[in-house]
Amino acid sequence: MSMKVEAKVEPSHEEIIEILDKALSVEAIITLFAYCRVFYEGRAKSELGPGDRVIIIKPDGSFLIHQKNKREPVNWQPPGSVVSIVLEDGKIMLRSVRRKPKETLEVELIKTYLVSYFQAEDYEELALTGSEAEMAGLIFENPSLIEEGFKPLFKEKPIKHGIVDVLGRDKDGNLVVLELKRRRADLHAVSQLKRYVDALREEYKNVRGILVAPSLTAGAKKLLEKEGLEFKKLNPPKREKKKKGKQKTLDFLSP
Amino acid sequence: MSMKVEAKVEPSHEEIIEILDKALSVEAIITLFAYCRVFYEGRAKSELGPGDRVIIIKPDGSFLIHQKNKREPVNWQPPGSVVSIVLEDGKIMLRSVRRKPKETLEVELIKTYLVSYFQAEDYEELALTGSEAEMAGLIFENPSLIEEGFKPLFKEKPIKHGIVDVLGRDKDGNLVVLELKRRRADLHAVSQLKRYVDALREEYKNVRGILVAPSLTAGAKKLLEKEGLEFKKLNPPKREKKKKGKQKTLDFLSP
DNA sequence: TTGTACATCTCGGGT
DNA sequence: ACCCGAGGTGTACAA
Repeated sequence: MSMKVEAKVEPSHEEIIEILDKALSVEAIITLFAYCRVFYEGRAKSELGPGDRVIIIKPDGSFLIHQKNKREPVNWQPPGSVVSIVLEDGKIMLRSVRRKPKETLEVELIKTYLVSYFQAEDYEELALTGSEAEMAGLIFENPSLIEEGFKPLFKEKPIKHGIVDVLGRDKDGNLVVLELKRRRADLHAVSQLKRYVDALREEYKNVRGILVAPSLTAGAKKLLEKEGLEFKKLNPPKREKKKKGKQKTLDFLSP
Repeated sequence: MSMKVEAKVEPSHEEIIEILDKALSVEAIITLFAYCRVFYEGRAKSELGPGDRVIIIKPDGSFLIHQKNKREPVNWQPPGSVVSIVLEDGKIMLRSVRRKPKETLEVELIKTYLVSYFQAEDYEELALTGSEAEMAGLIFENPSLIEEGFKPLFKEKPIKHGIVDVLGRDKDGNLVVLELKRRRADLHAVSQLKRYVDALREEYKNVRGILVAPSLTAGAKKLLEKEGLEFKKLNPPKREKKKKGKQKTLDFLSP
């Protein structure tokens, strides 16, 4: 018999295994509260001594271990990893393996305070506005936001050494490279723009580079000026967005 | 009376509020399984239609909303945010506010399947090895890994337009800039190195730039060669690391 | 699979 | 507070 949600406080070893097996078989999200140790080896290598953590295992293989602070998990495994429950010396270990790159995460459950699962149904996707892509859209709709006579020609245009956000021409026919940033632009952003401008100047003459962002860091401003590049202030737009959701019913097939 | 863990499946409105209040007052980690809607506005703006999600609220104000896939939360609030429980038209809303930048996250709990909390105690910190900082350490211990006669002088050295990973001299007395990457280096890494080399060449002559990494992307190799910069293959070392943990007992004060 | 760049990036360290 | 760069970054998208 299948339940959408199950939770057991202070479960026995047998209950832990039974509930985890059940959760894995029905592709539920698993949540554990546990005193545990964690070992990781792969791109790097880490060890985390015993402590209380929240463990989440998602049906796509994502594996998260959260301490009581910070937004980021202290250890994790990305989607596509394969989890297994291992019994070793009467201890329960959770092991998650990823291929390519080869990475292993092991959690030694010393004491489990709660084991729970949730057969989540979710057909909605996030509708987000205020991205860099929307800045580009805005500029194509209203090129004079950059300057009078600006004509955008390409979006996400691959060139010699990278991909230019927006490529266009100014009223004098100069080639113009725009590098867009949705937030305050830093040295990285200037270097990026410089790389594109340099690459294009090898093939064309009269190439201008404009960094388009809400603001600039002090260092970015200095470097931008030294390199003879320009800055145009522009905020990412917050638009009304249609919500995206996967089709749950098949009503588009109805008569 | 205080419990370390509490969990209630299919809680009533009153139970939800009671348990959440309790959890907040004892600084526990809260976990909810809920069918909910989510609204966010701040640096960007987003909306997420109804669906089943796992919600985590940490004592430092971190707020995570996870769908059943992906490592990343679909919505979140960083540490330092302030959460409150709001009753609106008999609906329970969770609201989290961050100042600077001003950001608001709102979760409308349509149906709550589970509410739980965990008074987590954790004095351990992650001990990780294989970082870029350890590559730098390795090079200072064994400079010939770069080349015969190389002498490292500075680590994390601030220069005109940025901070150089390692600055040194080669056997001929040339200034050498190292840019270290713990993983395959890309165009971005080359741009970074180029920026440092350019800045130093304004003040010194005979400046070499070496990108030190396990490998290079095709594009990075091309750009590196075009710019007359060099590459040295080096993997980040995986060392034995002492585990870090905050002192729980005060035994260092003992006789 | 690899390459490229964004991200409500987060996080830590320095000034 | 701002600035700067690393990260086991993750994620999407294109070639």
